[in-house]
Amino acid sequence: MMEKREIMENENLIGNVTFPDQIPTSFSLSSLFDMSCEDEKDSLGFMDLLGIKDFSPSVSDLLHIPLMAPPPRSTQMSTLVESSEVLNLPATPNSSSISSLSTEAPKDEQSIAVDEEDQENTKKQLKPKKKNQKRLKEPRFAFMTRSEVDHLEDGYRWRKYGQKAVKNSPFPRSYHRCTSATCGVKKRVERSSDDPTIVITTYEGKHTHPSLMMPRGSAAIIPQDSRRFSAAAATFAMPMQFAQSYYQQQQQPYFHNLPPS
DNA sequence: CGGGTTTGACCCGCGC
DNA sequence: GCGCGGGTCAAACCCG
Repeated sequence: MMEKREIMENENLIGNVTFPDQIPTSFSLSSLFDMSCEDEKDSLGFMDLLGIKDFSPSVSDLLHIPLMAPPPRSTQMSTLVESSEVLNLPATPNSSSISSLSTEAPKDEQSIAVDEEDQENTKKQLKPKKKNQKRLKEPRFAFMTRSEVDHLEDGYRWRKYGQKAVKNSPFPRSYHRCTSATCGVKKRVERSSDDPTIVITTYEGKHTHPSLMMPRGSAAIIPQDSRRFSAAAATFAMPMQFAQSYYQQQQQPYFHNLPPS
C-alpha cells in the first residue's frame, strides 16, 4: 500500500491495532516489528512500555494490552463501526521529528509576535514569515483507520485551517489544528487512494490539555448526550491515548530539555 | 455576531 | 536556479 509505505519511510510503526466487534478492554497488537521499526530504540522503548522483556523482531504473536479504562459505550457502537484497523506510527528520530522536539519552540505564536510590525504594510498581501528559522517538526503519530467517516471524533476539538489536493490521489488532505489556545497540536486527515475505506490521520505534537472525552489515566467520561461519541470515537481515541503514552514513555530515556508544557 | 470552513495565494524545502 | 509539492495563512464566506 502506497500511503502505508510512504508513512513508514518517514515515521516508525508502533503497532497495528485491531478492534473486534465488541469494544474491548484490551486491544491487539499484531505484526508489530516485522514491519519497520528502523530505530531499534523505538521498538525497545515500545516493548518496555508493554512490559515485554524478550522480543525478537520476527515475532508475530498477538499481544493483548490492557487499557486503562474501557472506552465509552454508546448505543451506536455496533452500528456505526464494526471494526477498525488502526496503524499508528510515531515519528522516527532519523526523520528529525522526535529528536527535534526538545528544541521545538511554539513557532506559530512566536513568528506572529515577532513579525507584527510588518503587518500594516502587508495587510492583504503576503504575511511575512520567519525566513531563516528551520521548520522543526513535532513528533508525529499516524493512524490508518478503516472508517467511512473522514473526521473521526477523538475527544479533542479541531479547527480546519487548510486543505490540499494530494498528488496521485483523488482525495484531498485536510489540515486541522487543536482549538485549544495553548495547544499547538496539528492533525492531517486524508483518505487512502488505494483503499478509500481507510482514513489516514496524522497527529503532530502533543496535547497540553486533557481530552474532552478521556482524561488521562482515569475512566472515560461519558457525556449524557453521548451521541457525539460514536464507536469510531471510541476506537480512535484509544490509539491516540496509546500513542501519547508511548511517546511520554519515550521522552524519559531519549529526550531531554523538554519545554514545560 | 462569533466561530468554523473554504479556498486561493504564498512560503519553503527538496530534488533535478 | 528552477519547478514541484506539501504546508500554512487569512480573507471571504457560511452557519447557528
